[in-house]
Amino acid sequence: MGTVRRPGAYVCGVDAAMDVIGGKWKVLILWALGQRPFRFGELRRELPGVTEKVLAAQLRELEADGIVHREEYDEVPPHVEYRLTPRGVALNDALGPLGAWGKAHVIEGRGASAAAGQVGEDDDVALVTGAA
Amino acid sequence: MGTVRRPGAYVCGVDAAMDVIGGKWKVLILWALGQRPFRFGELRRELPGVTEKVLAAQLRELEADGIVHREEYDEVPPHVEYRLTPRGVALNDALGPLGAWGKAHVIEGRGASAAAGQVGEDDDVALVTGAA
DNA sequence: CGGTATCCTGGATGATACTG
DNA sequence: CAGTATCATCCAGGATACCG
Repeated sequence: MGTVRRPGAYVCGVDAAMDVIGGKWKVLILWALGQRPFRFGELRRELPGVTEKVLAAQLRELEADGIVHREEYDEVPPHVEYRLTPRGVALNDALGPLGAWGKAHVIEGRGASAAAGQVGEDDDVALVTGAA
Repeated sequence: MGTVRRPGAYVCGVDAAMDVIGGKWKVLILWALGQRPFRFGELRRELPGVTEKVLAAQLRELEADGIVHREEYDEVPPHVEYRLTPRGVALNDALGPLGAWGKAHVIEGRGASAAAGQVGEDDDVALVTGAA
């Protein structure tokens, strides 16, 4: 098996959560939708490198897991919007501390002290914009 | 690419953290070592299904990421102990909310709710609109 | 006991083309 | 615009055997 998915037999909550966010692009999708709703094409542009097929697949899974809601507007140029469900918002919130940890210990503090306590959590929306 | 590892180019802290805990057995290893130090064989028995090769690989990665500490006692028969570093403890703590979420929303609160795209089960609160 | 060394597989991911 | 359909690829993870 390539990846994490472990149907059913969860050992703990983290294990179960990993099954939901384990896709390669899922946390980025979560992150983006945490800012605001996105249309399919917007989201695609927001995640440089993802293909339509994969983005659609990940969105379907997140939808099936009750994390994102897909709203289809019946308009002439098709219009679909994705947004977080309450459950998705809760998940995003639950990821806050993990994000803070990653920012402090992986991105910035390769050698920084493992100081406990709070790390400034500033949601500066900087999805891949510049580089990439 | 097969899985998540995305060297260097992290978009956010969660993304970076996923790189550290993305292995199939890593969160379980974290979970176990969160209780107490383990010897290699003990750990192996603690994670039914893992092979020596994979367990060793995941432990080496966690060690390289500064999450676990490997202590080798110069004895006969060989004796090695793995334990969390302070950074590993911090990571484990940061995973707390995620574990709670997974337990509540995936393990317990699911049923078919997750499937079929049904969303309104949590509450009828309007899906998150705007952002920020 | 605590690992390495090889070989192999499966499925997530990627590229490309096509459609309502 | 928002996808689906196919086919190709890559590599984490698994099986097995052997070593200090």
